[in-house]
Amino acid sequence: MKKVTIKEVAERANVSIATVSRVLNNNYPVSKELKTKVLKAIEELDFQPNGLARCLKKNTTHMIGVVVPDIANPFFMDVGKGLEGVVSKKGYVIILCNTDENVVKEYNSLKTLVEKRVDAIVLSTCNSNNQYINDIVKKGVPLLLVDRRIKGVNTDVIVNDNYGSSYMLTKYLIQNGHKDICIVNGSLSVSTGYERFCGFKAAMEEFGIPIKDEFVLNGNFKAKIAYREIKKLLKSNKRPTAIVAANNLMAEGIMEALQEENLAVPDDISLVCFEKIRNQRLVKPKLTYINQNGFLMGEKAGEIVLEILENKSKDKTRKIKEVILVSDLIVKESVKCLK
Amino acid sequence: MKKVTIKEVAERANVSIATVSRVLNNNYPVSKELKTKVLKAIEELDFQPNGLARCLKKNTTHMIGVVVPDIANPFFMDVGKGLEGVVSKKGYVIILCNTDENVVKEYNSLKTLVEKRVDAIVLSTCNSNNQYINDIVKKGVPLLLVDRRIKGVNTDVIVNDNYGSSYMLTKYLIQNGHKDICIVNGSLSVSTGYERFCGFKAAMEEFGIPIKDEFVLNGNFKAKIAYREIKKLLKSNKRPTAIVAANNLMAEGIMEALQEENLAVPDDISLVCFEKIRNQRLVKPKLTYINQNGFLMGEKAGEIVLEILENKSKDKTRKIKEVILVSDLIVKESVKCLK
DNA sequence: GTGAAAGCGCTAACAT
DNA sequence: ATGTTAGCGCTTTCAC
Repeated sequence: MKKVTIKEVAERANVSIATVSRVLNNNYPVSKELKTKVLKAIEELDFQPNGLARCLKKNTTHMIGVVVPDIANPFFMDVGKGLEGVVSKKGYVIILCNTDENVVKEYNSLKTLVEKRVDAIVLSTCNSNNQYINDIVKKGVPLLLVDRRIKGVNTDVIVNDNYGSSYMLTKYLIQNGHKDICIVNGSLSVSTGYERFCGFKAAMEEFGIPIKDEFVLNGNFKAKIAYREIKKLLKSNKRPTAIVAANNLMAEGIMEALQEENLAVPDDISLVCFEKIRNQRLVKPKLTYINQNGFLMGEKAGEIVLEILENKSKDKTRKIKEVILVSDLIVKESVKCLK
Repeated sequence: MKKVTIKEVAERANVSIATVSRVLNNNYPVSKELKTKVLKAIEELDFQPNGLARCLKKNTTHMIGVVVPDIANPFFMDVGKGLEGVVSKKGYVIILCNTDENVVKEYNSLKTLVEKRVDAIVLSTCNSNNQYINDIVKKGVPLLLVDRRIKGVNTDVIVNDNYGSSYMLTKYLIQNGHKDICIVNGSLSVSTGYERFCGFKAAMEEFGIPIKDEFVLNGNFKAKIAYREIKKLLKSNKRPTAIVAANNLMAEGIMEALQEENLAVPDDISLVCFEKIRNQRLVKPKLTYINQNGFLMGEKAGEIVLEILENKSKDKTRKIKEVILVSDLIVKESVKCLK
């Protein structure tokens, strides 16, 4: 990187570096005459201020770190887009980190972000250990949990009503006459996974339907694992009449497994899930699912982050916010009525 | 952000800040005794060095800017993943920017990246104007073009053989007896769009098949636009026997349009495209397509970037590299044989 | 092996 | 309105 600095601009324009800085930031009066001279010098030298030096001095980077478990998941992509839309208007940029549901990767990402001195962190954690997160919060880095909460952390959080929507989804199956329902869970150490399982159990219990151990599978939110688990289940002779996938990716894996086993949805087996699958409109049959509005979640997250950032100096005793978004059950054509 | 600095660590450990720095970087001899004292102080204060100051001093950020037209496109996601896998091993992190095929967004992203002093930029441009890119190159920021080339820019470039694969794809249709072939182009001011159209034309001409104007559509690489254009085409009475989509997203839009018009692929109309569509394995019918290996492209890009970065000081007169990857035609079930 | 001090490029208080 | 100057937090010569 060639180094044309503010100093050279100042020399060329025959002014002090302070004047150049003032022109650059446009926050102090500068005479028209000097201003044009400076701008001309900037133009001629193709000068671009060093953001690093600027940030170091100002102690703010206008960067927001976003850490999500899977950037390829349309849900998290929506969250990112919603967030970006809101904060970019205020001049913030986003550093997006992918953790692949991997705790170590998450740790490294967070560490890097803190070192880069991002102004805030938006995190959808795959961890159940709050140690490092608390360290960050203690350091005074604004941190917002999205989609996934974690115990023992005192920060703002914005999540979906996973328990309620899981209950609703399961109830829908039950009301369609299903009893042998299989659930493919996400990681139970992650709040969304746990809450969705709890909602499922609650509905089953309420209707007095026993949950069979062999119908409780774990897919860790990943298509491949869900695929494998369902394959394994189908190899045995136990076959459920319906499957609940605790997220979209696992639903995709499950569909593939069913397809390979020549089982039709919903004729042979019903399938419902959380969130939209990719290319939802082209995949047959269309799945009945819980519609999580990731975009809205991202926007809300952006608003909260901005609120924290803009009031940071003023108001040290801001109250923690907990936002719970309610999701809808979207009924399509993947559930067979058994009654 | 609370500020525990190297100075406080030094005070607590009763050493100079230079010693702390040496411990931190582990690049100069420090006695065991002092080292432990320093590490203890770092631990107790939960000190984390300020990356900004570090980068400012060292004049390197270990950040690589990646600018792509669509982060939601699995192809570019693969590129990003391949790249990340390679460069992260050398301690680089990636800043991912999305341009939505928007020239202004691309400009802003590039500007921000330069200001943030990224060590290198990997760009898949949606622009045909090389002005700003040349400005960046002139400043000495290593820049690598991926997937899309641009005239008049003297940088490394890594692309697919779009012309050749488009020719191959079109020829495949022709050999299956198709003559009324419609092409939905991407932006022709982008190299991939242009080259794919040229390959298409070459094949048609070679077999003496006239290209009908009404069968040359423009979808700007976007699903929605392709959807709209195909809908419009079908409303008229002209109907092609086959459609070539110049990328995956447009193929998705086209499938949706065909579906709505109750046209079956391939019975009523054949469809082929570039790149895999999302959830390719679940969408029926499986499309015949050109398999672009985004992951490999990303890895190659990472290697080139590292090569540039690691030889930067030594070798000022490095030769520009041009890598052309060859793609395969993957035959599935979306083309009807008319002979 | 260790410390003092200069300086990376910039901003902002302080002078004038 | 403009210039001078002291840092922001760190690395790295240069002395010792």
